[in-house]
Formats: sequence, C-alpha cells, structure tokens
Amino acid sequence: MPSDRALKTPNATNNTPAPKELSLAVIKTACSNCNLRELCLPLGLTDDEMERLDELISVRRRVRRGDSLYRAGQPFEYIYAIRSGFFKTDVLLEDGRDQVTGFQMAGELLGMDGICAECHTCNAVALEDSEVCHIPFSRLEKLSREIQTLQHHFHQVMSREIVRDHGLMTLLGMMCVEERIAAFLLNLSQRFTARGFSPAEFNLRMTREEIGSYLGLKLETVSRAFSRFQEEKLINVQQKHIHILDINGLKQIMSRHSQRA
Amino acid sequence: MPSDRALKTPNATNNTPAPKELSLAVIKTACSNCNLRELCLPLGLTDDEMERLDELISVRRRVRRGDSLYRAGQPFEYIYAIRSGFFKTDVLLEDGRDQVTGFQMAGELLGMDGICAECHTCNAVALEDSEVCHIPFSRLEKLSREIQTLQHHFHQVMSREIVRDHGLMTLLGMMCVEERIAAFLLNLSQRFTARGFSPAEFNLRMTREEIGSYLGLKLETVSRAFSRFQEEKLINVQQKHIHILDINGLKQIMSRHSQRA
DNA sequence: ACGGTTGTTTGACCTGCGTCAACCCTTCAC
DNA sequence: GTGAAGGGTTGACGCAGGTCAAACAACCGT
Repeated sequence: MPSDRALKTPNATNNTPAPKELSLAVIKTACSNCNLRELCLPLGLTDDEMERLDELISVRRRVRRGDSLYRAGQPFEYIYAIRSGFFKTDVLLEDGRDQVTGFQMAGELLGMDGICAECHTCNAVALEDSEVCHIPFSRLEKLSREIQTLQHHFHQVMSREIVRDHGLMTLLGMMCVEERIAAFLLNLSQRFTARGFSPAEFNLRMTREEIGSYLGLKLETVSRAFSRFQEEKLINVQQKHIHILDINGLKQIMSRHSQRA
Repeated sequence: MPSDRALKTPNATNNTPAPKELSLAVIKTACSNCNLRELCLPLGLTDDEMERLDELISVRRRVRRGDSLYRAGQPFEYIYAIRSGFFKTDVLLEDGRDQVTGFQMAGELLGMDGICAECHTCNAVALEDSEVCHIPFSRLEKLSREIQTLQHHFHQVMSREIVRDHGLMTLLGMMCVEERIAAFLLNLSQRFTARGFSPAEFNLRMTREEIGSYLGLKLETVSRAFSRFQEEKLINVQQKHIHILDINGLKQIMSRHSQRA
C-alpha cells in the first residue's frame, strides 16, 4: 500500500541529464524484514514499534548511477536510508572546486546536513545504481518523540556522523599521502566486512579523482600511491579492483609516524 | 535550588594539574534569563516549557583556563552549553600528534561527539576562564520527547555541527594558506559580531600553534600569513590582538581562485 | 567492430609549505 | 630586577605533493 504522500517526492534528479522516464519507483518496503536493520535506524524495537516505523518508511526509490539523490539548495524533507548501492556527498565552492565529504554505502543514512537550514547543503550522487528509503523527517521526529529507543538511536547516528567528520579532519589536517590512502582502504575494508563482504577484495565505486577530492589529494597522487603500495606488495590494484595483500602492513603505515616523534 | 544529581558531575579536570580546591561551583542558573538564549537551545519555547528547561539545566560550573571540560575516553553524560568563555576541542592520535577540531564560544554547545559511543571522543579544553551549563543528556532527550520545539532545535544544532565540519573539510582539503587564514578570521569576526562584539577588533584566545593545528598548517606558516596580511594592509596584528582593516579584502581572497580556473 | 569519451598511469619538473634554527618579546616566579 | 619559559617572528633551505603532458586502458553508444 504505497501511500499517496509518497508521491510528493521532489524530483531530485533535476540538474542532471535525466531520462524522460523518471526512475521513481514507489514500492512497499518494510524495515521489519530489511536485512540491513542493524546498520540503519530500527535497532531494538518491539514488534509494535517496528510496525509503526514500517508505516513511516513506506516508499523507496531507485537512483541511477550518476543521478543526484538531492542537491545543495533543495528544500529538506527526507532523511534517506541507503538500501543498496553507493553514494558520494560533495560540496561545491562558487569557483567550481568541489570537495567530496563522504562515501556512503548500504545501511547508512543520508541527508542530515539538511536539518539545520531546512535545505540541503551538499549534493548526494549515486556512484552506482542504488535504492533508498525515504524517511519523512517531520514524521521521524514525531515517531521518535513516541519511541525512546528510536530517538536515542537517531541521536547516536547523528553523533557518529560528527565523530566520523572529526576523523576526516585529522586525516586532512595531519596525515601524509600514504597514511591517507592506507586509512581510506582500511576504512572501506572494514565497512565491506561489516556488510558480509570480503575484507580483502572489493571494487572501488569512485574514480581516482573522487578519492583524491575526499582525501585532499590530486588524482595523480592517488594513482602513484596505489602503484607504490603495489610495488611494496601491500595491495594489488587493477583499475577499480582492489586486493589487500597485507592488511597489517597498511595498519603499520598509520602508526609509522610515532617512530620519528 | 541546586539539585543533588548535579553533584554527580565527574571530575573533568583530572589529567591536568588541578588545584586542591576544585573549581566546581554549583549555582542556580536559569535559561529563562540567560542573555544567550537565541544561540543556545531554548528558542521559541513557551513560559511553561522554559520553566521545565530551567529545571533541567540546574547547575553551571567554572572551568579554568587550561583545564579540560571533558577528555576523550570519559563516559558521556552531559551536553555542555558555554555560558561564557572560550574552548577548543581536539583529538589526539596515538603517536602524539593532535588536531584541533573546533573553537567554541559563549552560547555554543559542546559534547555532542559523546552521544554515539556513550563516551567522549575528543578533549574540550578551556582557552580562558569559562562557565558552562551542564545538561544531563538523558533528561534532555526526555524533555525533547515532550517539547517538539526543543527536539527540533536540538536536531538543528547537531546538523549545524555536521555542516560546520563539512566547511572545515573543504578548507583543509582544497584551500591554500591565505584562504585558510582569511576564512578563519572572517569566521571569528562573524561569530564575535553575533555576540555583540566588534567585527573588526578582537583578541585571539588561542596560540599560533593551535590555529595551525585547526587549519592544517604549521605555526610558522600561520605567523607568516599574518605578517603578509599586515603588509598588505588587510589586518593589524599585535600578538593576540587582531584588527581587521579591510574585511572585503579578506573576502576577496576567498574567491580569488575562480579567476584562474 | 569502431571511434570517442572518460578514467588511469607514469614521467619530468616546479613550488608552496614544512623544517630547522636563530632571535625577540612577554610573562611570571622569586 | 633577573632569569627562565613559553610564545611569536623571520630567514634559509629542502622536499612532498601539485602541475603539466603524453600515452594508454576501459567503457559506451552506434
């Protein structure tokens, strides 16, 4: 029973060369049988509470690779839960330079940047064909006034975002190229593992340029670092396919600095 | 009527050479007549709601210059509202390097990093003698389940923190020295203005090294940039005293890059 | 199968910021 | 008043990472 309020979904694919036929699928979803529920919001709810959450999140949408889920400046209405796929968020400066602020994968939430000004402050772009659940924010607030567990969990998710950002600041503020790349690979590995994928082998969904933007480096620098890691038998790279050969070696890179302190 | 729960305040000044006599003052505070209320939580509450918030925030504490309000690893219990004074937050890497993640002033909230793991993930250190209000987080959650306005405002504050962090990422990821320093000065100026102080003249509460850590630069680089700005008649610097002579000049620096794109 | 587009790698060179060091100023304890 | 300590400024120099360029590999639409 797709509810009609779902049809109010703003066309988040504007500003992109969208096909005539919009990729907007209104499909009944249920958190109660979503296999990502530990990663997303509904943690430790009773059956009754879960049912009420199901009602809230009654629509999901497909976002095609390259399309925007939302763009900076658009009015904020929903928090999005990634059901499958892969996204990047980035902010653009007036002069055209842009900074990737994060890569998000299945089970993670998107859109919390929009709460403060009731309008999004960054762009969320799908790096592969993806599916997201729409969570009307005002209704999420309402429900979290009624369900303490949900409220607390949402606060934790927002707080985790803040802590994650602090981690990226330390990376950008004081790590050298090799540390940044190692941290990046270890982070991806750990997140893939949490989703039941191989910790050692995965495909990058983003370009060298996007990695560089995220890590505060130029694409050539990223490429060179990959090559160097390969020479040192830490990883195997073939285009977007990464095989981590020596995960401890990568971890050691992160702590190398202490030796010369 | 200082409530006894307030006495459970953890000794946040440990790890620092604290005087025998703890600077813990239990004083009745009232949001209802605090002159910072637009900046802090209680925005647009009814008299009745305000009274209930007053009950919640029943204690404030003095933090001496150099002392920690909380440290990474300590259990999370309170959100803190800065009543007066100036703080920095920083995260330490195992090897001793540290990154300043923010400077906070009167009316701003501290401690939201602790929600996600129920334990703080950074240090908050007073850069001058300060006063903070303790806000027991579980009680804030309870109250915000009852007062929609409060709930929404708190979400906005957390979201603003995320957006602020994104701004720092773009600074760290793609700005050159002059842009970073200009952005830093403009940000301080704007925040002092919002508090009724001069936009053009203020005293820095932090050292060159702390500024550098925040901006991803070395202290010498910060010092040189200040000197260069002075030569260019953009500012006057005398130790910690800053006088902005040409605020538009500083703003132009921020947009200079577009000229060569 | 083919040509164009987009992404990646690698090399040669350059420069902005870091490093190291000397010196100065301010503050504070005694 | 004096000395020590902490913070700030300035100069000389080096290098990590950026820039520019060329060639190559993968992908996509037709």
